[in-house]
Amino acid sequence: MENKGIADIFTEIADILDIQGENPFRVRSYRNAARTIADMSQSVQALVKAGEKLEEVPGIGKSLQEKIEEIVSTGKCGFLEELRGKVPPGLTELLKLEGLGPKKVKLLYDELGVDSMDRLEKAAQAGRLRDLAGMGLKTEEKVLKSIEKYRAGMGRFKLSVGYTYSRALLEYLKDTPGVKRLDPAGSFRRQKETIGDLDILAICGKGCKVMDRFTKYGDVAEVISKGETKSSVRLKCGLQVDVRVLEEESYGAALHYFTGSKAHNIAIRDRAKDLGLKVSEYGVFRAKDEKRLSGANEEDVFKAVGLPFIPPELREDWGEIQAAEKGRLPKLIELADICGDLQMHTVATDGKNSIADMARKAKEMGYSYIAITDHSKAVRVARGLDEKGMVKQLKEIEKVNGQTPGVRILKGVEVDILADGSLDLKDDILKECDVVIASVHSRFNMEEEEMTRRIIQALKNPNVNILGHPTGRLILEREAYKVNLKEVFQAAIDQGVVLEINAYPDRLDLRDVDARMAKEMGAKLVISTDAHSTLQLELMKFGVFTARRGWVEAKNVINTLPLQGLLKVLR
DNA sequence: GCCGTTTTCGGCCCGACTGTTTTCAGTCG
Repeated sequence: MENKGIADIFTEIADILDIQGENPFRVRSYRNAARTIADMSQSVQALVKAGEKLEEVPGIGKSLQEKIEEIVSTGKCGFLEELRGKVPPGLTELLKLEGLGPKKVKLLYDELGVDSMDRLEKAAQAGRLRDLAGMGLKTEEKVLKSIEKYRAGMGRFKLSVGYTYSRALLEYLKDTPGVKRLDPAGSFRRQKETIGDLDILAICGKGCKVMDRFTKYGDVAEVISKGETKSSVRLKCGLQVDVRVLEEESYGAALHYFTGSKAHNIAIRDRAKDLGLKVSEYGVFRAKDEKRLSGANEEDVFKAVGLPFIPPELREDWGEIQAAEKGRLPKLIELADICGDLQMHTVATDGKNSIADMARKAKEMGYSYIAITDHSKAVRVARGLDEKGMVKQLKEIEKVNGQTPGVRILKGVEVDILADGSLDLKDDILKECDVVIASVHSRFNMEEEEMTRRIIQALKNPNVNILGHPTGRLILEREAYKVNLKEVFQAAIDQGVVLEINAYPDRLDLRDVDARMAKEMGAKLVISTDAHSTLQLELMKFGVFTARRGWVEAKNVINTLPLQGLLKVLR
């Protein structure tokens, strides 16, 4: 079973226990474990089968370890089966509705026999919710709205989508008289690959009408709540946006708090407690007499708990607090470290611009090199190049090279890894290239072993420099193919092949956690945009964000090297 | 259910908003 499957089992257990009114901390243990497992780069199943103890993973103790072993060996969890016998199957789904939690779901079931989304809808339409204790007309309306929204399937949004909406909204809010400062927080500030909502923090002068202006924003579909310090709206695209107004003296504490992650915050507060402090979004206080110690700056919050500043991208409780404590935080890579881009496509296949256009744009961006890497023939939809087309393409690159002084255009190709692990172009043409990226674009549904063998076979070709988008996933659209990344990474290290972090916002592949594992194993990385137009060369930042979330430093990434150093690495 | 260089028991982050109440429980982040 995949990590996701194990995580889903624990989430369902948590949901049922929650509805049953179990100890909330017990419920949280299951939820924490589900999240931890879903976020892990390595396959839990493989770890267990290799006899490794998961009890060392924070949040997984004896009981959960046993359940994981049971799930891995039998594919089932006896405890969950038992719980399912006690609660109708449709109940946990109701928890997904906005505004409905375990207490209300239980009440609805006990009093009205509501055990599914459809029955809840009928009960609400029949006006039977309003007579229940603690519910009224508004609850009824809200439930109906929530069902509608749930069915419309509004979920998470790609980070790049968040960028578009946040930029426009911040521009709009900035013009409100009295607004002194605005900052996005939340998963957006942590540069997570997807965001669930957008959090914006503000400092305002007296009488500032920022909430009025916010809730009247033209793109607002619905005002969810409106208060003096907190308001929420849903935009027409479905994205929820929260604005919070804060005092200057507590702004740093709030920025820290609302940046999260939740797990990071809990760990920080826990640490504060041990030091006799209390950390809230309003500041750092001495526990015994509530005396304010700091809060205006984020740095001071960390300082108060004895830590250096931790960059937002690292705040996931993935070991950053322990690393900070020991002074071992990584010196994260920055966009300015990038010297060139090693994957892009041109009009020769499915790109929109010419080689010369790409080179000019690269110069504008301050790069000293690019690699032109059009598709090989197996990618029919892109009109991929065969050997003959490649000869022509390489000549064209040579011709254009030198026309943009300061930017060296490297000869490259993104060659397909065929089903048997062989490459889509003959070795004598690959030999002519400076950069050969090998990628999988077909037959995604292989079994893990076969896919792992296929990719490793390709890496053994001495002409291959880079493994392109190593997992093939498309965010929110297509799962990664099944592959043992640890084995692939080791093969890449052995063969001197560089692993790509594809910066294209739909891919971000390797993922953050995978990039971290690769780095820790000692692999070399490259961050490339996979641009299909000049404009898309600017997507590099999303790859850098992903690398940062994976604890990656400039020295781990080959396209931070100047041209000569890069050529040496490429051999 | 997890966790521990003050603890193997007794803790476990904390505050805003809503809707229903008339002081608060539930939900959310």
